Amino acid sequence: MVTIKDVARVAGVSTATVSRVVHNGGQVGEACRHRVKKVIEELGYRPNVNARALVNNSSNTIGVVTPKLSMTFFGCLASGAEKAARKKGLKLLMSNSLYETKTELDAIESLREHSCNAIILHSEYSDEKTIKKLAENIPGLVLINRYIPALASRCVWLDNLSGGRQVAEYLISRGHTSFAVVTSVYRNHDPQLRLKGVVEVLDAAGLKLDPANVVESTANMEGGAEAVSRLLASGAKFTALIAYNDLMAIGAMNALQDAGLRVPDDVSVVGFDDLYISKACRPHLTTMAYPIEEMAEYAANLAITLSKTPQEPISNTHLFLPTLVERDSVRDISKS
Amino acid sequence: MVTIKDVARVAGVSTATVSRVVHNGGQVGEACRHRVKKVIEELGYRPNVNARALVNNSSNTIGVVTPKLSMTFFGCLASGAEKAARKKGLKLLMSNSLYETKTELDAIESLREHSCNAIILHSEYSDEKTIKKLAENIPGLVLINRYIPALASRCVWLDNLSGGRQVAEYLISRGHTSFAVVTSVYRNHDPQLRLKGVVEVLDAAGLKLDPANVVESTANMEGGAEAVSRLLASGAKFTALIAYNDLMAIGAMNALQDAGLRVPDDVSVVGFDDLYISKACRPHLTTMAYPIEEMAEYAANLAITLSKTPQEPISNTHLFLPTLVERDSVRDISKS
DNA sequence: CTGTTAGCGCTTTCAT
DNA sequence: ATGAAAGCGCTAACAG
Repeated sequence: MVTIKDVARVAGVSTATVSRVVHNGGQVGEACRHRVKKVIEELGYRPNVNARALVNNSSNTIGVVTPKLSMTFFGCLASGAEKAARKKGLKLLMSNSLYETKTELDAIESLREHSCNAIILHSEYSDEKTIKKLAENIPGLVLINRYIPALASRCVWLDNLSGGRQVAEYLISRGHTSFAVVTSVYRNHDPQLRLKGVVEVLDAAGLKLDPANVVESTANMEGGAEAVSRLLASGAKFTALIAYNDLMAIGAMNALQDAGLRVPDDVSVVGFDDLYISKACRPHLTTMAYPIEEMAEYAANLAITLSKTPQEPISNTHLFLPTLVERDSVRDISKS
Repeated sequence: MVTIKDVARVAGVSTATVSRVVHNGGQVGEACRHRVKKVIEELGYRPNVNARALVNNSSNTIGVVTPKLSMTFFGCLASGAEKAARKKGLKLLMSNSLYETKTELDAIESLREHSCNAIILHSEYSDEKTIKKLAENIPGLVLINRYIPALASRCVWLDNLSGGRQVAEYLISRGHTSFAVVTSVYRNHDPQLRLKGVVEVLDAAGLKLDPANVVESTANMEGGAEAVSRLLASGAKFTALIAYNDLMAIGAMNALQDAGLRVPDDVSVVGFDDLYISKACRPHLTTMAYPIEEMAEYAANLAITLSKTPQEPISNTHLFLPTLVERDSVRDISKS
């Protein structure tokens, strides 16, 4: 391994000078700088990251904590963060929290031990107090997909309320008047907000959402299917079904179709996220696009910035909007 | 930050002793060890990873290089590796290679600079010579999903030939005699091997695979659909379609159905991988399960072992077998 | 069994 | 503009 000493020796300068050249410090003579650069090139010198990390107490990595990397949504999140990291010459340190507070906290602590000053956290289960305390000690901690007012300027999140509203508005514009909602049991606020958006719009339109038509289950295909079978068993009537996310929507469509109902002819279905999978099902799913990859890239940049220059908790936050992607799972019944 | 010196001072011992205690070295008196442990506890001392990495020239991380983390298959790979890493108290360093040799090489070099001694590489595009050279310099480099004879003991791979054979045997057992294959343009050997397995079995059964019925495209839904439209346009006849992977299979099913063909009534379809998505499409996809998560966990452990005790290139390798998962996309026409 | 000490490779004052 | 030198926190001989 070629070290800074080797370069210094060969170039006939001190290690301090080499260090200055490497860092593009202005305090080096032109001739000297040129010579050192050439030697660095010739010897193929690369600074040792660990030595740097030790001195600077910062490791050129950005940490990402998500529940489960094998889920497409989190894979996309990680990819977005990785893109930002690569552009800045940093590397990604990944941890699964497995939906558990303890694992999540362990992961963060471990990340800090690795001198990872910028951290992106997707936390669904830890309570606000815990997170706030964490945030106090880690200037480069950024939350993604979660909004905590006291940490507003460090939250990169989605306008779920608007998402719910858009879905409802769209469905109404397509002539639908009777709805069912398949929502998630997550303890975070996303499902509630999306539902709230739906209800607001329905209310404003003088439409009613029967509470019996709102069913909770786990946020995956199995949960979506299970929710629909309960809905069907209860004899609920509806022409449009709003699902918490794509996975639930697809599970719901499967259950609907298994029950002999046609989508969208008998029931229209709308999802949320716009995962790749929404083009796999039949009919292709109409859904709200969640720009998670872009948001993660943004969050990574924010985390890096904050880790370098901790700011006063200013009041602006970082809000993204979901957008509707029309495919084939919604029927226009306004003209029939 | 509390350092080893703080602990030493408070416990009234030298840093060396603390270090010994931390490492559970046997050379410490019971009373002393106990006292030190208590102080460590009280002060909340955690060894500095970077200082360690600098001294040992090894950072408690394991590197993973895959083409694109946002694809489910690679997300699962990463999750498997992360599981193994977590069990050993290590962290995951992730890089996307974006299907480019240059990015891939950069990623590996960068990983090495981070003193990442164990590396899992999923490489499709780099040539064998490049990889062999890399492997010479990195004892802890393990290849996943690629077999290079000279590196046999460091390859964790799947028996694609067997996969192809199993698919063909299954289809034949269901009465199929006319086939089409939708394969991938990947430059690695997987598609060729799977195809070879299919052909071998068909040959042995006295069945013929018309070369015109073998179509290449990109390994995603779009590619699968595109391949099928070419197939259909050429007037090819077949009752069973074998796809390179689940994504192509689903794209193919979509194209088939769009052309008015029913799956599996008119055409049976088999995929490969058994991604979560294969339960999203209708009909649910019959496919070969690729135990990628398990393989990645295995690969991670292997990489860690090798990085510690580099071994002679022994002749045994690490081969996994795909298994058939029957769902609804294949029709049994043997009794009709 | 325990302490002393010399680094690991790099950054950063402080001199010159 | 450049160099000397003091660490960053930890480990691993080497003494005792």
